[in-house]
Amino acid sequence: MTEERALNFIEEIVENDLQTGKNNGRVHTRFPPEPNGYLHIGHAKSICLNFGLAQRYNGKTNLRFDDTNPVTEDTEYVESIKEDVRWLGFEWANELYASDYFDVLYAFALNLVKQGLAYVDDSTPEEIAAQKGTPTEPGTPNQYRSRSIEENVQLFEEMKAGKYPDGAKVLRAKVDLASPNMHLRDPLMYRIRHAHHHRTGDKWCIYPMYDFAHGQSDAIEEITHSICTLEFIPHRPLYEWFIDKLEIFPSRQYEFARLNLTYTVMSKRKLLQLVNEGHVEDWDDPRMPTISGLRRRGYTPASIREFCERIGVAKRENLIDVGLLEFCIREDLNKTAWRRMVVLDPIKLIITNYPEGQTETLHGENNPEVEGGEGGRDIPFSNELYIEREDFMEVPPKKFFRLGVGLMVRLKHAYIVKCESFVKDADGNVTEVHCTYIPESKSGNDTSGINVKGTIHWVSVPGAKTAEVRLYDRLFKSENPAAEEGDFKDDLNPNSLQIINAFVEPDLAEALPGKGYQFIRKGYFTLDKLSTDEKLVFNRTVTLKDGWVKK
RNA sequence: UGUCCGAUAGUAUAAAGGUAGUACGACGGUUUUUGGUACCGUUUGUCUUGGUUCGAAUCCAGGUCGGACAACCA
Repeated sequence: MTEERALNFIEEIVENDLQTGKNNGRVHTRFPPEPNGYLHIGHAKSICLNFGLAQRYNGKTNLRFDDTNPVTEDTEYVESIKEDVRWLGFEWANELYASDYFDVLYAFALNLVKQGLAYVDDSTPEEIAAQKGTPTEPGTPNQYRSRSIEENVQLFEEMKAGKYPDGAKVLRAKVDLASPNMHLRDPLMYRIRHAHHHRTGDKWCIYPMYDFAHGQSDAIEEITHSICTLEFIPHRPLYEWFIDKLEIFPSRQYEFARLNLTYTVMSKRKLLQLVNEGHVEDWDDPRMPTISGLRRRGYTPASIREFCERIGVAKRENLIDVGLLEFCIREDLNKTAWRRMVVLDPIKLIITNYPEGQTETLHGENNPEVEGGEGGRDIPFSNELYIEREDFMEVPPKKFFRLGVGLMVRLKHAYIVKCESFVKDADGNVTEVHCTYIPESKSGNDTSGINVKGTIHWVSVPGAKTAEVRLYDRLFKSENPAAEEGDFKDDLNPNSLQIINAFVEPDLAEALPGKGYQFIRKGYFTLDKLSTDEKLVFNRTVTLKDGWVKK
């Protein structure tokens, strides 16, 4: 059951269509990526919108690859896109390709040529651009615009037959060279490209442009609501012009504002640059805003869907605080992640009154958020432990609820200890903290009557395992790197990745791939794909919210 | 000096002429064997100038600001 929420403007349109009986009450959307890159969180917004609409109104959603440009596209991307959509939790009604429609599209084009609404133009790209005029000046027709229908039919057939080299000719719609909308100034429909297509092979040497493929594909599939981003608004009159002249199914286009996130970039071009120039490991680098990156980082599908739900859908430009995404993953993982103890930056804690060589096995629940704790695990304990360096201070300030000489804390799942002294090395760094423990304060049956403010995590030196832990920070230094002057890469955060070695409790050797773990007091982590039995590697998904501010 | 889209707390997003609300954030508190979680509280907003109206975030007009559009990309 979804929570009560105000409708967004697209849902209002759909409900209105449903009420007026449009499309016989049918709702059919599509998610139409071009297979030339990996999906990112911005696509997730579109996926949640399109699939969510169909779910809500009992409709269907097609997955359609907009593969009309053979030189940039590849099956590698097709596969990753399918994987990502499925991972997000959606199932498409049909897997379709614009390239499946090349024959129909060609027939549509011939139809327009025969109506005198399209013509073959021999001009160079530069000439065409010049003849289009400017936003304030109308375009000017050239001699090709008045070619006869017969000549156009023959030329277009010859284009298809491969008689001309790349760039020699294009097919253009004859709309209005004086339109204030630049997209109506005789837009290109087909260009010549003697290139191998990942699906149609070498069958074609002419390929339709976006404007003569997308809307037509929508019509062929009888898409009722074709949802795209704001930059396509000027294309809509052309979208409708083709539907009108071709007398095909009247799909309608609606536009919403794309997602922007603070401290990252969202354009495929920029993400590709980060990969190609080695600023990140790959498309699935955990710092990337790609779906595969977020997955590797430890984000769950539910958290991303929740995020998309919370950001809403509107037409105004936006820049969402990445803190909201972090809130969503914390909210999810808090309920599902198993708690474990890991020391990231160790110093030793010696319990002077606990017999050297003695060990005992303590118990810790897996998840305190769930009734019964979801079971638990054994934790070895001894007189020699690792604790976090930041949990001890030589000169503790007021309200420092951790260790300092004379202060007491509880060791999570274990005993209360009192700090008696500490040891420094030659450089003045603290290396050991010496404590005494209170035997009757054992977790679970504490009869000591002592209350302490702080509880800290620890790992027993005997039994401790090591792991590589990768700590991530924002990829860019400024909130909106795309808006910065100059090269956006100058804004890259040089400290976005920190790799450390940590001591982890032994149970973590059994960590499951894909599962979220909370390293108590430190954050949420998950096994990286590079992790092996010999060498554990964890990614930090997100830190815990930290209410402690040093004065 | 064109056409189109937009403007509500710090960030997002509601209110369809009738109480400006919600979430995240921030701040404060309660609980707590995670300075987490949970719970409670506080905080800040309708771009501007006019008009219509008993009443305007909402309708109208002008202005301001932001964005998109002149790829053989999508």
